[in-house]
Amino acid sequence: MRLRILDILEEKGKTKYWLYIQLGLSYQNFNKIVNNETKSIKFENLKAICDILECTPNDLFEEYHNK
Amino acid sequence: MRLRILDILEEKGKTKYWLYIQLGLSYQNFNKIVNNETKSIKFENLKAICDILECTPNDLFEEYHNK
DNA sequence: ACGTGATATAATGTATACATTAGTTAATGA
DNA sequence: TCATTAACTAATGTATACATTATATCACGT
Repeated sequence: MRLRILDILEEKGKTKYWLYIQLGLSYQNFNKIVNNETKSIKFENLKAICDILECTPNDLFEEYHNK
Repeated sequence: MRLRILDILEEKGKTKYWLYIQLGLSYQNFNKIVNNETKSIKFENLKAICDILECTPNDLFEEYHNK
């Protein structure tokens, strides 16, 4: 379940740093999420990422983003 | 981010127990997920639930299931 | 020269998902 | 009577998300 965060950031012309500031997570853990080095995610963070990137969970997940 | 697992099970005429057996998680942790007592979820379990219930993450999450 | 955007790594601690083991209760069918 | 479906609870341990603190590098604008 790869997260397409970097792809979506690129589509929107925004930087990782921008999302990091918006989210308010520590950079360490933010970086792991964005670089797909995590095996799970808190619902509140998934929701926050969707809110900020103006998308839905399906858009974020590699295997569902075209469904 | 409430999970609509029980709603989807009811729509499909399946029991909690059926999903529990399909998933292979411990009943303790399965029950917490289904009863929305967890704050996060492993991607592999989210994927497995979607596979078994033949749905997408958006269908599972209360605030995205009509999007 | 200095602040800030942008990106990254390392160490340590806490919260929590999930596993394991061990029970309980009740309905149903062989 | 006994196995199976169906549902639930408690105790203990491990894996991992996330926080905190501390670094570092490089570009860019003032």
